[in-house]
Amino acid sequence: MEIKTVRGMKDILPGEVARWERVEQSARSTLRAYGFEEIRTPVLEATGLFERAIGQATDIVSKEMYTFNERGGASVSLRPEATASVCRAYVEHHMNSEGALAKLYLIGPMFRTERPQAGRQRQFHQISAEAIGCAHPLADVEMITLLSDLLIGAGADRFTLLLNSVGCGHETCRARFVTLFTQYLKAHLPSLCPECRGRYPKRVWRILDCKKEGCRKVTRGGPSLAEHIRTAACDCGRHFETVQKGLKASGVAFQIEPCLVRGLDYYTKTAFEVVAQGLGAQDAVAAGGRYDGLVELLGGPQVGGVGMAIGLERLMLALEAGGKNAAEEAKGGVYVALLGESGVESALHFVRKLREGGVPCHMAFETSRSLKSQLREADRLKLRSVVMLGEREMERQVVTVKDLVAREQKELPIRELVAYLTRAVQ
RNA sequence: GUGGGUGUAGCUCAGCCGGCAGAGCACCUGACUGUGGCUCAGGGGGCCGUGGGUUCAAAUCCCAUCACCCACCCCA
Repeated sequence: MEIKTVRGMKDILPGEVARWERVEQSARSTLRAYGFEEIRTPVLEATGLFERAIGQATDIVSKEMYTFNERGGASVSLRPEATASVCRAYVEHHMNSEGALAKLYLIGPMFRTERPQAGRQRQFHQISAEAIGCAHPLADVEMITLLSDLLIGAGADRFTLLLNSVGCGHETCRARFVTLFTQYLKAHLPSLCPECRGRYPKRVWRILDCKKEGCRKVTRGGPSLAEHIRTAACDCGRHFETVQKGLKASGVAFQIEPCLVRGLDYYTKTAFEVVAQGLGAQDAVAAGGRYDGLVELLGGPQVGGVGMAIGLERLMLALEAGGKNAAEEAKGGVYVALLGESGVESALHFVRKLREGGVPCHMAFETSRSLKSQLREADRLKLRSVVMLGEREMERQVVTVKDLVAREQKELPIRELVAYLTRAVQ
């Protein structure tokens, strides 16, 4: 029986890697421009980290993590997202003592045991950025602007930025809303969909973003989250105002989505999500928000933080849907065709020299193959030049160099070959 | 976890009222001795997802199972 990739895992094949590299390179340069530095944390963390940070009641922690026991018995999990790990590292390495806001980014795989579907895999990749150590709304503005520039830099254009505030735990803010909302829903439970009725006792406010018309009708008639945040005694209302003004000043388009709610418990105040067109059901390409309180929860200082993550597979899908698949560039490079054994040693020598000079080289190993098939292979590899080396050439210490594009060929002394081809590439 | 769809050549798929396993693309070889793309001719390649059942006979009908896809859910 053939062994295949594990369910939900996917190979990224050579033909696609070029696109991944382009996106990653563009992202790194944008992140550098915003003053972010890369951090690489382990893929494996203590299970308790995610239970505490993301929340035990969330779907991610309660049923989507790859969790197992180490030999000693300690429970560990593959990370389902990046923020918890980065905050853990921030605390563990006392990054707050460096004074400045810690601006960190991480590119890597995340793991969730969900049922795979379009735009959803069990191992997927994110670019995530975190600004830890500051509660100021302009940090939110910078984070969202960064996100927008990352997407534009990757070549995405048809996307929509949804923005909301989810308030904070202050008694006059989200906490009060949740209490009132719960009371209100109690009377309307029969009108809700079965899923929402299931959500009712534990995660009431996820009912807010249910897409079913019946549920929306009910929630519209209830207390307003936005209104509570606006009038709360904490600074959530002003914070949200400043974020919106800052985004306008930065020239970042957004759309207020009053029902936007995040699935991770640590979010406070600003929450945002980017949806792209043409992606099917899993259309959220990026998302993020503020998480004041998370660092403290992990045993660190009382500092604010804000972050976001881009789903790379989904971004690739969005680029494809937008026809942004740049045609693969014509390769340069040289194919060394051998006619008989006599030229092998000479070929080995100059192939090494060519590669030293940065010229991509392919060499035929099977000298018994017909020249025809060797040329066909060179053509298929989209190489520019073919160096032919056989008895005839060896006798006179020359090589035949054929230009596949110009369809011309000429003879050169072997000594001049490396210099000639190195020049041709530049 | 729930529902629907699909599993046949390397790829995309046809064949499915049971009767010898097919096409296009790709690959290999050849068309005056050592010259690519185009054309033409030939060729290799299949446990018809897996296991069971019905039948003289199963890719085809029935049951089970697995995988993939899509949607719900969830989320990036």
